[in-house]
Amino acid sequence: MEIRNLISFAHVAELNSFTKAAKTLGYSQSTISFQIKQLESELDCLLFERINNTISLTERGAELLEYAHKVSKLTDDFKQLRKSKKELSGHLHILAPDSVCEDMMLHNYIDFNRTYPEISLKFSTGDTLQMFQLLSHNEGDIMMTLDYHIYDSDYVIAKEEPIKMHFVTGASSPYAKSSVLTLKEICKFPFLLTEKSVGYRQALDSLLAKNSLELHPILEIGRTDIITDMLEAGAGVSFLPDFVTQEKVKSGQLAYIEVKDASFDIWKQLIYHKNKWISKSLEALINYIKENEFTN
Amino acid sequence: MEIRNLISFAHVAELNSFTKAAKTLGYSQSTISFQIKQLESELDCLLFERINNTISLTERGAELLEYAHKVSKLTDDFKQLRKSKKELSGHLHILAPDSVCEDMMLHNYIDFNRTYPEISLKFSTGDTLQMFQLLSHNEGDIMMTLDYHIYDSDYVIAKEEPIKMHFVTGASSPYAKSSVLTLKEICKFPFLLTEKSVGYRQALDSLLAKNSLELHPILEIGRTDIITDMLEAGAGVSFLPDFVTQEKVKSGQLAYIEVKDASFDIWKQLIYHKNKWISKSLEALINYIKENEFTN
DNA sequence: AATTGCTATCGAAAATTTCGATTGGAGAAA
DNA sequence: TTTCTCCAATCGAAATTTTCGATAGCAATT
Repeated sequence: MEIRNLISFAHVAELNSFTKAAKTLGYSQSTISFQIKQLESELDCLLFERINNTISLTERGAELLEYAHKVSKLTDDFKQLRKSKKELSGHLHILAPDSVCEDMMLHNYIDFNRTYPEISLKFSTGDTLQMFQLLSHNEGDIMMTLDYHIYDSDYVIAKEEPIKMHFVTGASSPYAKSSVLTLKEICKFPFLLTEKSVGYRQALDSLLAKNSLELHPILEIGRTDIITDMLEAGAGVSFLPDFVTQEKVKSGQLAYIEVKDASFDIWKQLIYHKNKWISKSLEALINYIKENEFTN
Repeated sequence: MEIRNLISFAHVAELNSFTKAAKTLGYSQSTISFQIKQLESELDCLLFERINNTISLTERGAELLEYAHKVSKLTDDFKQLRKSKKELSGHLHILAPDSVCEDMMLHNYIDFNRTYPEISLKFSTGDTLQMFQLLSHNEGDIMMTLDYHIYDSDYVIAKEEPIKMHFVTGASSPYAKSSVLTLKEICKFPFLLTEKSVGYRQALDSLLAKNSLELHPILEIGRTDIITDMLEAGAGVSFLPDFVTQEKVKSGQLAYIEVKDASFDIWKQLIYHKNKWISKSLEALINYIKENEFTN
């Protein structure tokens, strides 16, 4: 049963005229005739008696009319809802490494929430592989990575930038005074690092492996805020992305350690699946992240 | 928007699978694909995200799902209603001359009402022309006539029988003693008659006119019960159909007057419009009248 | 007698709906 | 690894449907 036909039927019943209903609805009269006939054959009953050029609703017609009115109202309501529906609302699910989540929480979350109070956010963390797994099953709307440079034609890179990685230590720690070091030298230092699954940790490990070096961290923990706190307290050295340490370096609590021959190709990327339906809300979030989580 | 499509959509959303929904609903999978695509294009939005061979409802889809559920429920209810609806109920409108109405009220109405308590009846009276007018505008479901023999290809004669007309008077009135009379003789008698618009009154008038006779009633009134009461009281003579006087003649309150050369072609007919939708109720009424208002 | 207003109907054009077969991708099993 | 299964998309063909304009037939009105 076509909703269109029900609406036509309701109009016909209302106006008691095929012709008037046709004019109202912008159909030809023969179409209305056809539509009613169609309903009659679907329901196997007569909806209107046609006697003497005038029509009158049968009992069956009256029954259908009630239903048609209800469906019609429901349809109007639905259309209304679709129009009036706040575009910027709903739930969005962000996948990001711990450190990026921290950063977003600290710097952007409250402002985003103030700007889009109807959009609720959910964060899931994990290493790049885990997050990719989630993203590929549509468990998560967008993903931020901090890892090697990703390209996959099934995914859209909304934004990306290279990340500066630094060896870093507490400003007052003994390691802060050292001049330019070599990779081999720094390997001996007591390291506080993220787990091996984290992208830039892997990059560090593989660079060392290439030089036949190895490193023995005294602490492995995902929470970069804890690492920086401990560095500040003089606990050792670490290897962290720019944006994690930036502030504390600026304010003199942490200090970079220069290391010769240590170059890393680490990228921050904002990624979503190419089949993802970009709602207005998701679009807003993507733009927000593009503007606030990247340096330009 | 096809209700069919909404129902398919609801199933797909429920089962989270095009293929399963197709199997459940007896469509091919490509049809479901097509139906969903169709809805998406009608609503100009994505209802499901297709990522990695699995689908997941978008927000727009969730909105539509609510609507689809409501429509689906409404449709089920309607179908249910149609099935369970008492067939023998409703309102029927009978057109009949005063005297027939009287007769039906007296003899059949209570029984009919007991047999079909859900069917309510409405009676309208009038002369044959007026009733035809009403019937031709579908103001009235069936018509009983007591008149010349009617045939019209736009109408269905459900049943008919010739009616015996009698000159009649009170049993104790002086007119009762007369032997066989001529038309000319009876014309002098004080007549109590129905109005000129009543079919058999017209038949009488035209028969007299043919014989260049005229008649001067002392009373003209539609209510045949009043006429018979007055005849009984000895008020004069009348010309009435068999079924009106039958009882009182049998019980000796009225008596027939034989009149030479007085033959009348009067019929009782049950008529409805050929385009009339015969509901179960109307069918029941027609059958009831056929059985109870006709002599066989 | 002509005009108007109503619905039904016909034929043609356009559109839609449905299906089966096939493709291409993902995941599980061997 | 390869193979097998399952999933949705897509294509082309066939069938069906939808729509319209033109026209007819009928009743009421002018």
